Order: sequence, then structure tokens, then C-alpha cells
Amino acid sequence: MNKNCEKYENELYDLAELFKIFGDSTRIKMLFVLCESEVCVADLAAALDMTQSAISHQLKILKQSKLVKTRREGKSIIYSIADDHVRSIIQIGMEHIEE
Amino acid sequence: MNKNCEKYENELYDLAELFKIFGDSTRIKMLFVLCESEVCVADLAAALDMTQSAISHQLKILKQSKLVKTRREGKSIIYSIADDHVRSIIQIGMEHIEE
DNA sequence: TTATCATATGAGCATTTGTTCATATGTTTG
DNA sequence: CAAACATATGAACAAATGCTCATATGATAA
Repeated sequence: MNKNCEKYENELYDLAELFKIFGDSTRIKMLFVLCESEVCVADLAAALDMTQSAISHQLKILKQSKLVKTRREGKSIIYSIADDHVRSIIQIGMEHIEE
Repeated sequence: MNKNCEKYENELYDLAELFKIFGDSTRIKMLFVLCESEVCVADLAAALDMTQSAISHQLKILKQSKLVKTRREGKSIIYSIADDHVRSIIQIGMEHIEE
């Protein structure tokens, strides 16, 4: 009997946690927008037509997961995609959708 | 302002739904086991040390999402990965984990 | 045909999750 | 410095999710 999923228990748990982040409409839209250009919180909220608070809560999750990074610019905080893996994951997911 | 996430509303929704499936420990373990070999329900339950019922409920979700397929063999139903996209998605996710 | 075996399913429950509302925090700039 | 502005945060609530338990379904094989 295959017990590899016991062996890779931790990796698989982390993997599930990663996909969980992508598995929400709001967050995937946010990542999608961020894939095209860096934006501040207010602009993200406007782009998705959601409250600043809701967006901010989700950004916290994205940042904790190291999927996005930030920098300050004047009064705003600019969010951007942390690394190209994020783009790859969205890309390959899209390919599956358009089967 | 970027309104592409409005334009791709449906695709992004589907994409989130797809990742949602991968975003659960139990299901990702099941998919991982199935990536290595086809197995019947009882064996999957044994491999993950979970009840047959719990596994069966999740298999239903995986099947509805067309991530796995089935065939009968004697008294058992054998489950297997539906197509290579599933492997690709897990693969690329793993690469991100091991950054 | 009928008993048995493997799998599927429905209801119930506890947990997790995402949003809202109110408000706090902390820079900036006048 | 103080007012204004952009973002962050906490509590509360509703909705979604995953498991369990009991039982149904349906194919196999004796």
C-alpha cells in the first residue's frame, strides 16, 4: 500500500494551504490584477468593486503567504506580485480551464 | 483603471473553483496518491487513514470537477487521474513550496 | 436469485472562512 | 504640530465546508 502521502505529509499540507489562497474569487481577481500592474489598495478595491476593508483583509492573507509584496509611495501602499511562480500557477490553471 | 477582472469575471471564478479543489489536505493527498497509481476507494481510505465515507464524499467532488475518472474492476471502482493537467498543477505548486 | 461486498449518499454538526461595520494606526503634508 | 488621508485591524455574523454516522444502492458471485 502506498504510504507516500504520509511521507510527504507536511509538503502536501503546505501545498493545500497554497492552493487554498488561490481558491477564492476575490483573491484570484486581486492576483490577476496585480499580475498586470502594481496597484494601491484603494485602486484594487475600485477594480473589484469591493470595500477597502475587505480588500485589505485579503491583502493581509496574500502578504502572509508571500504571494505579494509592498512598498510605500507617497500616501499609498503599492502592492505587487512577489515572484513569477504566482504567474505560472495562474497560467497553468487557466490552461486547464480552457481544455 | 484596470477592469480586466470584470472582463474575465467568469474565467476567474472558474479558476478559483479549480484551485479550491486542490486547496484541501485530504483532496490533495488523494490526488497525490492517484498520481502514482490507480486505486480503489478502500485502498485510498487506507492510504490516508480515513473513513471510506469521507473519502467517497471527496471523490465525488474530484469526479464532478473532472480531475479523476473511474472504471469498475470486479467489485471495486478504480479511480485514476483524469488528465496530465492535474499533475502539472501539483508539480508547479510543489516548485513554489520548495523555493 | 439472493447474500455479500464495495461504494455512494443524506442529514447533522462543528469548524473555517469572507464580509461588514466601526475604529485604530501611522504617514504625509500644509 | 495638526489635520487629512490611506491602510490596517478586531469583533460579529452568515455562509460554506468537511467529517461522522447511519443507511441506501447496486454490482458481483455463489
